[in-house]
Amino acid sequence: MARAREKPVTARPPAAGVTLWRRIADDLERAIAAGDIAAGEKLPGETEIAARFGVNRHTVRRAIAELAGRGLVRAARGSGTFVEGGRLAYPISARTRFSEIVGTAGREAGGRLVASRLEPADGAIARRLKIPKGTPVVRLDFVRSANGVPLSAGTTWLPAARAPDAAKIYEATGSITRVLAAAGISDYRRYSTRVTAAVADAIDAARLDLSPGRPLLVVESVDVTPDGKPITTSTGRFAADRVELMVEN
Amino acid sequence: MARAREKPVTARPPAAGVTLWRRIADDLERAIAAGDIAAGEKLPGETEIAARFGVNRHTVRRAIAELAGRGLVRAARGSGTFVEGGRLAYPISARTRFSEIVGTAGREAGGRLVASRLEPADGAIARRLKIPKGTPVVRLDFVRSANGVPLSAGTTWLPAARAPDAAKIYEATGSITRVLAAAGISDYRRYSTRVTAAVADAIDAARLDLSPGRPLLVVESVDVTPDGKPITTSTGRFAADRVELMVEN
DNA sequence: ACTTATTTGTTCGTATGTATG
DNA sequence: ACATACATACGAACAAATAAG
Repeated sequence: MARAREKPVTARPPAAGVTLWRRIADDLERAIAAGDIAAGEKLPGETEIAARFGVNRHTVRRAIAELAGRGLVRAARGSGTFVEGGRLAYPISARTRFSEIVGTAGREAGGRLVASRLEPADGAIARRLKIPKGTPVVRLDFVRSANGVPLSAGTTWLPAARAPDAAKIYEATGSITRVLAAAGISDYRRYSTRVTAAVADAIDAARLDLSPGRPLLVVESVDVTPDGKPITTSTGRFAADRVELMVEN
Repeated sequence: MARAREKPVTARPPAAGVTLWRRIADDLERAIAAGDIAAGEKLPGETEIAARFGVNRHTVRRAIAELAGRGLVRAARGSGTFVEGGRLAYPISARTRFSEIVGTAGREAGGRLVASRLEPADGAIARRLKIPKGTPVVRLDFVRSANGVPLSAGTTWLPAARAPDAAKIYEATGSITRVLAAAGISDYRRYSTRVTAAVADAIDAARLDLSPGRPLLVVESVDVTPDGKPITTSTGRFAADRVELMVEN
């Protein structure tokens, strides 16, 4: 029977055939959609929600897991569960710089270098950079974030001859722009951008702190010097729940 | 029970409600989309694929027939099955026209009007078209395809005052450009484009002929007259496996 | 620097309802 | 009617991260 409890606060019909956790998830979703809990705000604690609905904490967790799986909220151990904010508008233009874009949006840009190494350019990279296949290139793998929330995981390649110690400089400054500046390239611009989508696998999920199965924007870009010579190319996987690419014509 | 087999090599969840051949077709499609098998390359033999998945060759044939039907691969008796073209490159520019883009790629553009009706503009549409909320707008839902393969399912809105019988004209001509021409708008250009990603639900899957869970590109755009007045706005869901958006600066 | 309280995450166990063959 | 499998729901305890004093 299981319902010899005091009384749930939600005066709603039993809704036959709908599980408890589902009803709680719907209630929370409605509260979020209605703006009762604004973007960025913290949800009540699990125990509090459980008490309010008169259910076990596990049931609340199941409901929250559902919302988290859909990217509506994000749980952070030790601090709480937060409503995901609106997507960060990420303009794609000739002058596309990660840190500038994030900064303009009033958030703090972060970049963590995951790995770096020297490797010969494979066919695809060589074609993008217009260099002979096999030319040594520096490869930088990193995760970029705004206010500590990971936005994208990706790789940037640049010819090793241009910037032999790119990794070191990036680690010190946290900026690709600075790496290029140190290599004597004071300015550059976005030449081409190709966009597709994918679904996060376990690796993406771990890097971007989201659940597997969530959508990703896959962005492949080439940057050139002011006189049109390719200087870097990147492939990035963006959490689509957190970013929105914008093209203005 | 159906799983008294040895063990499929693909360690993927059962994906309830999806037939075996469909899953194999998706796996092959993904491998092709990811470039594991490049355009023009030959697929492994049917018997080899069957062995790898631990299924009967007939099941593989059914999967390949599906891909062939969608134009992704081409089977040639006696020599093998070959991958056709890759993703359709879809440039986003001031002059973005579906039929032109598909035509330039050497494929035949198709558009099927799924539904149309007159409705008051909600907040989001009103903002995009810069009209008062509640203004009557014509809403056209359609599925667009190339060589019979669905590429996108979406909706276009335009102020009813501009083109009262938009649906009729679209049905006759199959072109939004013609609809606008009939309304006295000889030219228009893309003003803004916003791109995010999503995961296909059952409805998307049915409309775009793909399986639920596959990635989609969600494109929201506004077109304006040459003097900058918003004239149409659209939201489209593109099968990311078949399309690649391109931005050139 | 340290402690304490709070909050989510994880792992046991138990019981029950439901669908399947 | 029965056995089995699975998802749901509850309970208790502890681990781990975070925030506050």
